[in-house]
Amino acid sequence: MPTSRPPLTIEHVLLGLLVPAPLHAYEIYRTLRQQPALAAIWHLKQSHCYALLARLEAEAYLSGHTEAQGARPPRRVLALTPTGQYAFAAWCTAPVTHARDLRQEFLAKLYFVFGDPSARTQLVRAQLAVISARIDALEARADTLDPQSFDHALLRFRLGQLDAVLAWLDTLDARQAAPPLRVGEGAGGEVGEV
Amino acid sequence: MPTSRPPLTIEHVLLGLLVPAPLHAYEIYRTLRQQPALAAIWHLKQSHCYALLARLEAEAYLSGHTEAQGARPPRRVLALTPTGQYAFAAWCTAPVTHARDLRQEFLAKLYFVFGDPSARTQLVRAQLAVISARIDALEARADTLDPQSFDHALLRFRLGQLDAVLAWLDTLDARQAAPPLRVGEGAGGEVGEV
DNA sequence: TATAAATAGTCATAGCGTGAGTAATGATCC
DNA sequence: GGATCATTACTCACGCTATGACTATTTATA
Repeated sequence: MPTSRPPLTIEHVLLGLLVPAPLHAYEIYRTLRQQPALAAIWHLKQSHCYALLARLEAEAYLSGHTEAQGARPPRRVLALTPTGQYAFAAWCTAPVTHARDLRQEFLAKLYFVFGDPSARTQLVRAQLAVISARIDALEARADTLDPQSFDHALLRFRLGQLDAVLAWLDTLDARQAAPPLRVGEGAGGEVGEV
Repeated sequence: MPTSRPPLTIEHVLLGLLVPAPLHAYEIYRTLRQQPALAAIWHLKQSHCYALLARLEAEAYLSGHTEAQGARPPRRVLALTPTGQYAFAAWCTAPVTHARDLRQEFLAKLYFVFGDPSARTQLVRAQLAVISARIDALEARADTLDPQSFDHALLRFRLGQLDAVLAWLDTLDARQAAPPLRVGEGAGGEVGEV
């Protein structure tokens, strides 16, 4: 058992790319560069990509076998192990707990569940709940601060960012298909259970 | 001349703490932990702090001299060199060019100019201009994408974040003291020159 | 009186990420 | 048709960052 180390976001992305089918390392690297959505979130150097994949294999999230192919250098085909599958599935459905992780980590999670309505809704709602709680906490603290202070400005910055995320998440929620939800708008039943 | 290396944000923060007066290393570290605003932006380990200060001294941003004090270990008092002063001043007035740097780097800049109305207004307006331009660019790109695609959702996330920053920056701008500014609202003269 | 916290700093090292290199094949260009 | 460039596919050495652990005295605190 290697030293327990929480796998990073990028490593989960690499796992995610192997969910549909095993790929060889270079193919993973290429996908990462060419998929516009992924490339827009990360810029991973080739050597780094290889190093991460090697580590994931050493830690038994991946299993690989070398595939000879004539004159060219043999390539290493990588596949998810059950451990890897489980780790990815768990990561994919868990909301991020810190606001700073929204920009890369949450977007990466969303990328993988985007086409799956049920997984997507689950992720989005879980994240909504986390953000809402955070907003409440920050708002409570804002009242205790001098409105002219830097601390207050800092808090307002964070609240502004979180409010924007909240609104955006709402548009991703399946509920958006229903009539627009506003607090206190009676029609539609109990929508506030989150 | 040491190998040219763009100094990091944290290093500029360390420089900024030395602007009012020279301090010894431990005092800098303590300030960083105790000032709520700074502690809210960074968590810097002690050994890391010392390493950064040593490097800043080696690179001639700081000059230090050892100060003996009886039984206790002597302490290293650090002061800005002209190079350090210049580097900090330049950093302080320049807006950040990437959205990901708003959360830490821009807030750090703002922290240092917050009490100086002229420097603050200058920084805020410069940042406003950068953000506005970025929003325009993203909005142009949004039209070319399928509204149901992940790429579009990603873009909307970023636009939402940037819009929130824009609104927040507006409240920090000195103009906010004047009657609320809206495009086309004649009173108040030429406010739209940014 | 024991014990925790603050003062003030050093040092070794793991390991992350980068840059550079290798080497063959297919594409492009004048 | 020769030169040159991009693509495929991967390896390796290395710098340097950040962490954890350690030292040692003085002042609060229980």
